[in-house]
Amino acid sequence: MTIGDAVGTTQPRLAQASIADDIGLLLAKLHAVGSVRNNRALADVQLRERSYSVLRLACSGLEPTQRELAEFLSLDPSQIVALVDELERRGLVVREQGRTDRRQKIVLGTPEGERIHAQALAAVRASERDQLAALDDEEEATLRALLRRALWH
Amino acid sequence: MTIGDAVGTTQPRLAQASIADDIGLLLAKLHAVGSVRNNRALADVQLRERSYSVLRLACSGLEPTQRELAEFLSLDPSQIVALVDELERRGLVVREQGRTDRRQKIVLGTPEGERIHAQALAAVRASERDQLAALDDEEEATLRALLRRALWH
DNA sequence: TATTGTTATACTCTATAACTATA
DNA sequence: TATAGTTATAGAGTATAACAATA
Repeated sequence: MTIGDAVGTTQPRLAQASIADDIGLLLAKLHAVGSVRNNRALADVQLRERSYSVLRLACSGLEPTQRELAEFLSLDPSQIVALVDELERRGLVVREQGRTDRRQKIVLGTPEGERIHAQALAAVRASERDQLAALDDEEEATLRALLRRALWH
Repeated sequence: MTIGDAVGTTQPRLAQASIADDIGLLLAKLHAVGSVRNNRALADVQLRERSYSVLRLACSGLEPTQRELAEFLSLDPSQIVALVDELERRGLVVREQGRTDRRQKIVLGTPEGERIHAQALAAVRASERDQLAALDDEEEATLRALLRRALWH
């Protein structure tokens, strides 16, 4: 058995516990379940949640440096190295020297990277719609807005 | 450097990317940042987020079986074994044989467990208030409700 | 035959420190 | 002196399979 098997879980007995009001636990659970869903959805394009998010930003047009990727994704810079290494090895991104600071490396999607990115994005979107099936469009937008505000106040 | 250093992060340049609308990434980031906060808050009582959540349910009065803990916390039953082992070793919980099914083990908080639990709960509450400082009471309640509905529809 | 708890193992993710090259 | 990227390593979290006791 594994987390994935709990993806379709409905109201268990313990959900009545006051613990179910712990924001931290709600986030942990929703994230855990969502990760499994996303990773499954991304398996087709041989990506995982983390490599996907790096590719996503590399293909955003914002020309992120590795440092910015680390900060934005809440990952350590050393982890970004490994993720970019893998994407680069697969020909999905390239490292370019920073325009003004030669220490920086900008991570950019290649045409092949863009192609995989488009597929991955569609898969993740479907996965999210699935996960939030219980919420209508307005509620989903509210959730998104609240999460954003909690992060970047 | 580590995730923790991003705890106080405000509006980075990349937040404008459409990626910042990915519910999955918002959850991953908020959970990552929240985990660091919670684990720091729990360090005083020598707990981590996961052992805390097991102790929390053991002290809930709901008399959960290990199987129920696994399902509710989205963890594998084999992981629950290790977490309960540690809490039991520290004298914070005990395993009792199930009332009707002798295969089951019910996890219950001891008096000492209740004491530590009360401390831990207060620490986590403070940590959450901190993390969601940008939201007012009503917004926080809305967030809580939406997360709950997304999980147990 | 199926389920609960358990043990074991491999893999992914996270934390930390030290190094290099530029600034 | 500080910062961006890199390497290395240890610890925490996750995935999977197999087993004994009980249903």
